[in-house]
Amino acid sequence: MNRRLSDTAPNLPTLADVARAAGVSTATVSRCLNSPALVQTATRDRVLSAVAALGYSPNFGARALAARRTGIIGAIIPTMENAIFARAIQAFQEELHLSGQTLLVASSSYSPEIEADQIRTLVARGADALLLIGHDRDPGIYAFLEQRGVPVLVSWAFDPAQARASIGFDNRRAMAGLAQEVLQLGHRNIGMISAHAAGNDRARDRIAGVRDALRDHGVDPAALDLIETPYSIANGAEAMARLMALPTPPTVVICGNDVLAVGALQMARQLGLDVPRQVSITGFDDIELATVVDPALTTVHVPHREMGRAAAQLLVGMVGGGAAPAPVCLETKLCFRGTLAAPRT
Amino acid sequence: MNRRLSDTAPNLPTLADVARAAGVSTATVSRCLNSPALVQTATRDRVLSAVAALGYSPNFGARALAARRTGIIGAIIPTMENAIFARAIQAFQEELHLSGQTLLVASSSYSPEIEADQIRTLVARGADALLLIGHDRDPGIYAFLEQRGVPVLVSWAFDPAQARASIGFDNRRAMAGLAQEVLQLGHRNIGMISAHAAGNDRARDRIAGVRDALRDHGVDPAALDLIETPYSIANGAEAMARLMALPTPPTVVICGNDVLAVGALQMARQLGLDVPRQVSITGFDDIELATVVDPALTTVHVPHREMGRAAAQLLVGMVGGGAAPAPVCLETKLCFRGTLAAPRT
DNA sequence: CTGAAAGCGCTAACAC
DNA sequence: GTGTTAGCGCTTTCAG
Repeated sequence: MNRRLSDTAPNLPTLADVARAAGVSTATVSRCLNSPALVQTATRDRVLSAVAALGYSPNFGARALAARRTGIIGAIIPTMENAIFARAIQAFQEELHLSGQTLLVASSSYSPEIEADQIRTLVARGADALLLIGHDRDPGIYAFLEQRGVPVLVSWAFDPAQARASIGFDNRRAMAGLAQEVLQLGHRNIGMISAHAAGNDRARDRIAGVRDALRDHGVDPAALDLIETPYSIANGAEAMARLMALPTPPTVVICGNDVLAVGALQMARQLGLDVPRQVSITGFDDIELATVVDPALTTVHVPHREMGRAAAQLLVGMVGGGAAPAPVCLETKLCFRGTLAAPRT
Repeated sequence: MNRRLSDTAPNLPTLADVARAAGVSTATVSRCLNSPALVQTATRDRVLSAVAALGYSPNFGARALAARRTGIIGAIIPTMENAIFARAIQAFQEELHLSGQTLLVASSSYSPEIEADQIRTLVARGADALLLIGHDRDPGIYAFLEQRGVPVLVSWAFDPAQARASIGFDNRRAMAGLAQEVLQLGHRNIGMISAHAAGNDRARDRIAGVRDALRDHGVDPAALDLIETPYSIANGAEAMARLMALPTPPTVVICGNDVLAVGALQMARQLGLDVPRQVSITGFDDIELATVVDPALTTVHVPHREMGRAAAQLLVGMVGGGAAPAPVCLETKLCFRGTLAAPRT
């Protein structure tokens, strides 16, 4: 009558049951499961048969409590709804799986408040370490994670000014490279559609990159027609309509990512504008969408899979108590496809 | 010297520390955190300030061990790389979050073995319940989950013959509806590109749906030109090329999902075939991709968000020890867009 | 190489 | 409404 398991809860075998069945101590069973090398083969076989016979598998809570780690790695991405983060997360997950870790993903819907909440949630759910997107967030969050001893890896951004562990690419330089090409083609009247720069260092850096290129070509960076809007195809289309309604519409629209660019492309078609003859459009990311549209999108290729895979390896190392690794900067690549051409003369 | 925390592990405040600081028992602190209503306001305030002052947050393992639940709900989807499951999973996650649960996602890469492995992993990571896609899997897996007392909800499929809890739609009837329209338009020479039917009840049902419609129209179901290939744009394109190389190429290609259809569309363009004049193409799912391509894809709309949201509610109810709910069948809807027309006469 | 035993931090009876 | 206390099931020192 000391039992307080509810009737529905199954009474699962415990380590002690296995130990009894195999005629060894619980310590030995534990060792068989966690560091088999430390146990004699004969004993091990006996224990493992007992495990199999009883259908035993370890209790997660007990293990987490005693071992002080869960094997869970958390990741918070802005959204799961489009492909921007999907490929990287998939690779991240596959790589984690190889190290016996499990991924716990949450999404923030691009909201700093939700993100902060999710970070606390993941830590409360036992995440041993966290993968985050971008550096920009309340310093209190970093303090919290440090206090809890949860290692963090920032991805999608490379900023040597930030000391913390990170793996990403230079958003600013990458976008500047693309903008250089645009200017080289002769465009001077340039529109840009970006995500909101506040709280989004990737977006901010990409805008800065475009302005860098303008400056290099003696164009006033302030002349950039910039519209900020949340990432979505519909918003890209809407922003495009606004740009093309300007007194002197741009001859090229540089988009902060491929999703916005596809929206812009859709709107151009709808407005009867020939791309790239009447207006050029560029994207950023090189997700699958970029090659599916017609004409295919000129964009910046980001090594998403590589980033995800490498992030997993770094993070696993950090959980092991390793020192924080130096920031890693991956290379991006310009992809010239059908949506960019010289302006009409 | 009894301490065995490593130097790197932070020494976090525990429930007992908070209790001491607030001058109450640990039970009271626990109540404040879990069922605040049971504690007097004054006491609660005192406790909560102590919590804040110490920066306390509960230890996950201990809580899971004592409470016998983790608040983690697992989901295993075939892939995160394309949008098929993204929208549903996003909605699922948002809804779980409202109930204070956290989503743990894994992907199986459409492999039954990996899926089985992931199921065991998620259970080992303390998942309180599981969301799976489709009914088809080794019965041993269901037995395992039952033994462990982990409730399962199957989604994406509706099969009254299966007793277990599920929420989905009738893949067979939905696809039959689309095929009826195709036949009505006069098509008789029909090609189909599907995922491998083995181990994939959704794919199998969709194929069966097409055959149902053929039979209804007095066409021999065996005459269907069927190619099975994994879901991807590239595979869709490749399959399309093979179909169009047939001695009598089909006048319409019915695809098992939008991803394959977009690939088929791309190949048609590449082959210089006018869609839908020379060949019609249809998809299934109605993901964003479907409206981005030109012409936009005729497809079957699946209420992904609704399914995700409802799945979360059902699953949360099941964790509470509720009885298994009856299978839920959602409605799909045909979307007629640009890729389907009558065959050339 | 194996066993004994001391916790890990929290929850939930149960008693007051 | 609050306190006492017995576990939850496992890991890991330490002794042998």
